Amino acid sequence: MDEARFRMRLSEMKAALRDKGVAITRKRAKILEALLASDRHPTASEIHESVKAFYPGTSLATIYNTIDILKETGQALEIEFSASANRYDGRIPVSHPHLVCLACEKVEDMDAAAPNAPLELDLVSQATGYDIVRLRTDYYGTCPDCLREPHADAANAAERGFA
Amino acid sequence: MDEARFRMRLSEMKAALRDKGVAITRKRAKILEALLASDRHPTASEIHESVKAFYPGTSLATIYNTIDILKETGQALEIEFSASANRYDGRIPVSHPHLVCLACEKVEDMDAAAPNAPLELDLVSQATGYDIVRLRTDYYGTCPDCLREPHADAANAAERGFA
DNA sequence: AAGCGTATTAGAATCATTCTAATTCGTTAA
DNA sequence: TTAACGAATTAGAATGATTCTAATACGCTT
Repeated sequence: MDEARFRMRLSEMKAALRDKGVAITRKRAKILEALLASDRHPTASEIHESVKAFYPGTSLATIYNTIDILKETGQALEIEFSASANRYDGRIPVSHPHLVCLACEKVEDMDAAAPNAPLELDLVSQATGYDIVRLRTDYYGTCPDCLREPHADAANAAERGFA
Repeated sequence: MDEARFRMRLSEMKAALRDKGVAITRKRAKILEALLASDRHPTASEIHESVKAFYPGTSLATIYNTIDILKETGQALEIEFSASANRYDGRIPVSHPHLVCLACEKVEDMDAAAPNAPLELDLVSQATGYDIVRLRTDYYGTCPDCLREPHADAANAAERGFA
């Protein structure tokens, strides 16, 4: 990413925060810069280290706080490796697409007869030089049940036994 | 899943374990059944509850232990929601495919000019009745660097600064 | 310079997962 | 049947990321 694009994205991010009435403090500005400067998809902890080089007293809570705002405003993408508990599938033990309901947290298998298959693993291997062994495809959204009952949430989903 | 298929999968799983020299104890058998009986992609904790109904003294550690073996033998698919730390992307804040190296744990953006685009969100919405808002596509494997240096692992990847 | 609302803090709490070291179980061989 | 060995299992501690909490500090606006 060249300098010009970097500054452009930085302005965009700041504007988006301002639109939400969020103050751009010096620490927050450094957090945005740390996030943009790295092409490594940094962890919260890595951003924290980076910001601490400038503002030693910075707390991890501040990093998470700012990241949350960025997520809410669509200015950062979270690549989740740590959310809730893992799920297991013994019926179809090979990788296949899943539908994840963000409201009730259920996970369904997607019908295998999907319109377009995702890239073949070998194609991606060839294109990238990686030895690809697995593909994860998850579609996130709201399931028909939760669309019908708008107040359904993770709590009463548990009551219903993760129907 | 009908009774016949259920028993067939169960036999397959047991055979796979035996091939590895792993004993099929009564508790382990119940774990396999709990995993197969549920179409809900159960969590470790849900399997634990289920098994405890038959063997009250069962420890969670036993569930994880058996799940590990099933993963190793390719008999269960883990849908990860909790692994290592989350990563953040401020440069391309909309969903796009990632390449995840299992050896050094780096996460790269995949070139957008990929041969086949995955299913459009609307197509999946129409087909499933979900309101789909996001797609996650991750290719897991070994990156070219780690393929070259077979001893590279997460530990020295950290040394190299997650190159 | 006072007052007010937001930002920030340290540390505690949470929760899934992994680790550990001791115990128990099951099987095989005498 | 019993001795002995290795694998399975256990309870609880440890780990690590994330979230929560309640108190303090900061930065504006007047």
